[in-house]
Amino acid sequence: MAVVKRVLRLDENLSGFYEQAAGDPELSWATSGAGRMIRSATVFEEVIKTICTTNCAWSATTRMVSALVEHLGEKAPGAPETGPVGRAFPTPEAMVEAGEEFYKDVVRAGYRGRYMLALARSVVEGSVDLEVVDAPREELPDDELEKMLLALPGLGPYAAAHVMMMLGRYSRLILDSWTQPKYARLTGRPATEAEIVKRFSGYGSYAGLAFWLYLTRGWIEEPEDAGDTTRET
DNA sequence: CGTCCAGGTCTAC
DNA sequence: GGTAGACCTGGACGC
Repeated sequence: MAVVKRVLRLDENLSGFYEQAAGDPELSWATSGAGRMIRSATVFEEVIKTICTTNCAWSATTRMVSALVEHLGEKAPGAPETGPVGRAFPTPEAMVEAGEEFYKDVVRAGYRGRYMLALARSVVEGSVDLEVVDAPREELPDDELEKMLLALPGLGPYAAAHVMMMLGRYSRLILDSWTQPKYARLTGRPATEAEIVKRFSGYGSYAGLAFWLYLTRGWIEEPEDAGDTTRET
């Protein structure tokens, strides 16, 4: 039950965001209940998955994550013998046990394999406690949290913003090669990073969530856009 | 078949 | 502190 609550964000209170969105003609639609984004069971899983999104196509992300789950994840009773279905995301211990060749030859993670292994090792040996970053803002301010994430191997500004979103810290905008062109297409003209940040600055600690919902509004009416598997010309 | 690049990051200036 | 170059991979694209 705890995992389900976490994954579905059942405890999250977005009323503060909705109050602001209600006054924004382009986001008022979201007040009917959007924004409760599904997330992973642990911070470790969130970070590894995020590393798998960097500098590659989405198809590569799903391939890498599926390989990790299929080969290293614990199988649920009754789950198929092969394939990622019915398996949990691997523990840090299992990921350390796998060794370098697994990331190179099976996951085909390229240079990312080094980051994943380093992170898993740090967690196992105890030099890094990832789950402590899932602390309330009063204990761990956004700036401090961001610094901790940026210190992890393979995590830069994009990945830190992404993980923070998953942690319910919506202050950062996820700016990458998908979100910026997507924003430009929706508004009908190119925009600099600074202009985008300014557009959502009024949302304060919810700026990142507002930006994301603005970008993904079409996913509700046009779910086929969710994958963006082909280049939009 | 070669080049480019996709939901970036790291290192070396 | 800001910025080129390298970096795994595989699918898309031009020739």
